[in-house]
Amino acid sequence: MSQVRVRFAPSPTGFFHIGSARTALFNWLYARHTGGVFVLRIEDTDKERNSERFLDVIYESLRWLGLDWDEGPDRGGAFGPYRQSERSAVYGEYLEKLRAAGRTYEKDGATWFKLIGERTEVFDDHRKKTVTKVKVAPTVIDDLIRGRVERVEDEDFVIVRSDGNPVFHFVNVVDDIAMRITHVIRGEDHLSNASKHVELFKAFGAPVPQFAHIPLILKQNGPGKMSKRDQGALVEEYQRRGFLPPALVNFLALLGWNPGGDREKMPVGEIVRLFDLPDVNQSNARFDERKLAHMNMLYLLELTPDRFVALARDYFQRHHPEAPALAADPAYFREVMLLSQPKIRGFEELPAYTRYLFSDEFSADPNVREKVLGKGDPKARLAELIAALPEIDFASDASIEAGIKALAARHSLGFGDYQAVARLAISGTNAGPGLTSLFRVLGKDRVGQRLQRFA
RNA sequence: GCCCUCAUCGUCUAUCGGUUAGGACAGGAGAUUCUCAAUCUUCAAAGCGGGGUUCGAUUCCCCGUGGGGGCACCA
Repeated sequence: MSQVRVRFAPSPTGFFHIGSARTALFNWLYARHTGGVFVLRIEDTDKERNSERFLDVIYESLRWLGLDWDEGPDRGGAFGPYRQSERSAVYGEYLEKLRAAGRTYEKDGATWFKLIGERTEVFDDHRKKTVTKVKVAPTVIDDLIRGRVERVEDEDFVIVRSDGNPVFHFVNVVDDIAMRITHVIRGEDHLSNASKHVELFKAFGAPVPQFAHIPLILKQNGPGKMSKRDQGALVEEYQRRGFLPPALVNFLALLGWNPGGDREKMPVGEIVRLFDLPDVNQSNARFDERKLAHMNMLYLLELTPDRFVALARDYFQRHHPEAPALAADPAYFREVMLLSQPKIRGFEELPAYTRYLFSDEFSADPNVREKVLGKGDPKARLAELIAALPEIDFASDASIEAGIKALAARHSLGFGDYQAVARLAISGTNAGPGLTSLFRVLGKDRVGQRLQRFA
């Protein structure tokens, strides 16, 4: 059997949709699984746009996700060029083939593809115009995911517009032929178009590739598929929010595919090994950001300390360049990040989660304040703690804990009686890393100042 | 309106005729703990409706209903 060749063919619109990302991912997975070739083809026939910059959006998103391509505009390959805007010679050549075969005609200045069969004029009341219907046998689309799909393509369609530009259906098929694409893996929204494409392949006398129409991703809330404007629709959003690419890839792979059994979190190599087209679901999937957040946390948890700290710094630099965290001593930054790693679900939580550790300017959360101060005699505990502070050994979490417990024991109380109010005083909140760790990292002086300030 | 397509917990899904219908996220309760998370235990939660086929249907077929997509000189 010949080598699998798949392609991902985005248009440079300036956005990289999450649905496109999954289509790219499934193509990439199939190529890597089969030892095939993953082609990146840019469908930029839509002229007057600054495609150069928009192209970068595509490159960057794919690279960020870790989806590398074997042939493409920047890498070359035996079947280039890989941008449709540079392929007009190829389209002219193929158009000529169709003309020679008598499968085209001109009407209203455009070139139409001619179906073969008996023709009748019919008034279409939905479109409110007279159309020419052609009596043709149903087109069969053999789909690796959907099975056998039949559809009647009974109207001629434009392949070259009156302005001379070929349309999507035409260039798409021509390029798939010219680039020797063996498997067309794309969204289900193209299933209805597939009959046009199959008819074109047949008219060219070219082998019809295997089709695999994958289910669509539906928006989180409300009806319809996810579109540009929806929350969480763009890959750059996840990038900006500091999601880990392997987590997003793992999550995306599971939207419409699973390896059977109860396996979910898998290294990408494992996904590559297990992925296959017939295992892809047929029903659309709703995007669930909460599950993605959970997946992200799992990946965050397993990062080595060095890696976590490096990525955290990178996140701050890219998205919060003014954050005081970046001005802090690197060793201190590291300490704080390592306290945070097991607590957060994503890097985007970091600035708020660690703010009080990098700045003395923070205010107590009113709700927390009310809650903490309303229980027992926190002010008394605070005073006791301040008084005892000099004798507490800040060498380690354990020594701090021992110190506070000794204090508590003297008053026949427990560690917990001091914890809440002390935390409120030094952080302004009731959530965060362990109190003893906070004490140690902040140091006795700053802890003392903050306790005094609050008292 | 026409055409294509899909249908299991709120969500993502397992099951390829016989299961107490399993897992994960989210939710509830509890345990642990210096808070919050994490973790562990636990609870609640599903076969869209109606017909067939079959000894037996979530699973196969048909109809309906509902969802999604497509019907351009957009891609």
